[in-house]
Amino acid sequence: MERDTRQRRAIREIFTRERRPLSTDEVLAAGRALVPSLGVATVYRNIKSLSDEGWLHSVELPGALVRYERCGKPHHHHFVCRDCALAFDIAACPEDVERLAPAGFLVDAHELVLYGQCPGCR
Amino acid sequence: MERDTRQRRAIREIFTRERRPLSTDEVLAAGRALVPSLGVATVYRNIKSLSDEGWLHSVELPGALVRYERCGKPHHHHFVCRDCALAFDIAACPEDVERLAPAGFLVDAHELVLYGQCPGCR
DNA sequence: CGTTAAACGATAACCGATTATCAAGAGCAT
DNA sequence: ATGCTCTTGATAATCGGTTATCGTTTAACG
Repeated sequence: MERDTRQRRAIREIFTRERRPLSTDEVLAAGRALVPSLGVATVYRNIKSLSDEGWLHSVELPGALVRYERCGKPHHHHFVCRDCALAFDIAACPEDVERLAPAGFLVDAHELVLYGQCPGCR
Repeated sequence: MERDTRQRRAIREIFTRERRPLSTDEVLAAGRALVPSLGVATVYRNIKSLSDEGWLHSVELPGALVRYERCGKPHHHHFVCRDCALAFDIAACPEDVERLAPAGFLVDAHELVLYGQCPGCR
């Protein structure tokens, strides 16, 4: 088990090259540029096993289907372009967000998403 | 068209009473306390027409199904309890969030979600 | 190389959420 | 009250995403 196939190598390559959260569709499209015969099932299977290995993890953004990105990145947030719908990483973070919650609420994590137009779409 | 039915009155009542984003399931459950015969189709239909009227609007939170809340509330964010999974409104906002995006990105909106435990679950 | 089993890929099946169907029920105007 | 028509509710159909199936391909190792 756990073979080094062209398909799996292509998928890892894509996540290493693109440093943003990718949907299964994006992985499939980009993957076919490297391995034209790539099928959906293989994309799902590899994303699943790479997640189980702790190499990928899922990123949920409001109203969008799950995306995946490499594990190990430092704390960051995301920007979603209204035109091309791509998601980008945002390194900054509004600090002490925990204080925004009213008394009685215990905050252990937060998620910030910015919307607008990416450089490429302006 | 546009009749004042018990079902529609009940649904409006629920959104007015609970001041937080509700899923269709929550509306159905709470609605049945007022109109025991309430069915899913009616919930979906009324949520749709109340949205078209501009009385409700959808709230998308990461990894959760769509919720709805009354229109007209001032700018706010949400808190999601990890235990009971309910969503609550948070009045505060981390101001000038737009500045967090790198140069080249045009930000026109933002969404902040806090996670943790609500007062009732602690 | 040759063998063997894991991985692939096309597609069928599945799954949970939402929508459509249609007979029965009930606002509302007369 | 009566009738007309919109609304309801049970359930079948649909829909998009994900998973299972199974014959074929191919990585890995002797």
